[in-house]
Amino acid sequence: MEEIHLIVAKNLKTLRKSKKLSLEKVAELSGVSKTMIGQIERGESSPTITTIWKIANGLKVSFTSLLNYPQPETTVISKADVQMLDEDNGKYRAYPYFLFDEDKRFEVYSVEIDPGGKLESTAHKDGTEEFIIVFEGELTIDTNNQHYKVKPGDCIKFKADDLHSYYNTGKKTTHLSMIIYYGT
Amino acid sequence: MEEIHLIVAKNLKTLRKSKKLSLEKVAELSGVSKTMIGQIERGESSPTITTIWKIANGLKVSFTSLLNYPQPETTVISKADVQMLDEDNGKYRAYPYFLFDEDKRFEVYSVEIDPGGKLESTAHKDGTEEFIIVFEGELTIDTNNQHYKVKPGDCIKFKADDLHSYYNTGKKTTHLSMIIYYGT
DNA sequence: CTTTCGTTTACAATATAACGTACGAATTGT
DNA sequence: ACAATTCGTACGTTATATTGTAAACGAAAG
Repeated sequence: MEEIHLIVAKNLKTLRKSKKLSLEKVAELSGVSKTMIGQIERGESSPTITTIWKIANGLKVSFTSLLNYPQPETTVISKADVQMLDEDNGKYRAYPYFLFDEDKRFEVYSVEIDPGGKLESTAHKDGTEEFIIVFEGELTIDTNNQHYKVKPGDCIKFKADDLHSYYNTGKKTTHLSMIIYYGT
Repeated sequence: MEEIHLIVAKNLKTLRKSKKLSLEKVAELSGVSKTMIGQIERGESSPTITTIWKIANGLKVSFTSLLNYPQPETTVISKADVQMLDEDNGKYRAYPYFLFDEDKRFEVYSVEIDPGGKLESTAHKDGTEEFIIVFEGELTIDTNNQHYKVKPGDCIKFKADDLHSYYNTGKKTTHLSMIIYYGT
């Protein structure tokens, strides 16, 4: 495998060019010297993690994006085109947008829960985790013998290998995205 | 936010203790000196990425596991607690909720785009795909020399290995969830 | 062709990462 | 109880990261 500082070199150069910035501008945004940015991009130096951190923050990219970089085939899926899965007399509705794939090992749903609506979920296999972002309404999740309340704009991540439940205790329909990641 | 070298300090100490290894043993496995391992764990030094790479390989853990905050089983993350990444003079705002992990190979963002707002994204590496669900407002994506329009409740999946852009051509702020899956 | 400008690279100085050895404290074995 | 061993930290030295300034380079304009 290619040495880590050469990976960072390529990623930083590509990112800077794509944002149309000079070395000097990156130095200004990040607080790292222009000379140093140049050396990193040419693979002439192995920077410290603090330096990488400053650059990532200055360019407003995630830290790890300088270490890894990712490619498309495009599909628009209409809500009307997916088979809704409902529970609790239709008060809980899940739209499976991206189903399980052996490589990716996750599924993605859009979920709506009317006020008072609820779902009790079965325990998934060991290593399974769920990631939920609430866009509207509120969500209460019972897991690990605890209640977690998630407000609009916030998110929650938890291990889904135990019985767990979702509720809407508010007064508006909850809209959320749910990723179920199955372990390896 | 805590400094990156202090995050690495905690992660390394926790990992070494959990594997019941001495400083000397880690030095032997990784090729980094015992003194240096000690300094890193005490937060007395900001190691280079090459050093972190050697340690990760020596301990057979992913590189990013030493750099990310340790992940508790259940986490509610408030929008206010994540560092917003913005573009287009703040008209495009991304909230990184779940960042890259060597095992799961995906990141999850919540994104808001004001009317008229736009982002031109870099091309990612081969095998990278994006999954987007629009909850509110509308989204137009340019990729593969085509326009794709996504309405509220609908979603889109595409290969992200080319230059691509996101727009809001509507009259309300667009709210969406975005998953970036990096290939293996 | 010359000048100007923006950008990148070279160079020297300084700061700090990284190493090897020594030391003190704690643990283990006799 | 004492010696040997293990462990983590201190210290001095070397290697390299990082900075600031100067020089080189390429493109555009006159």
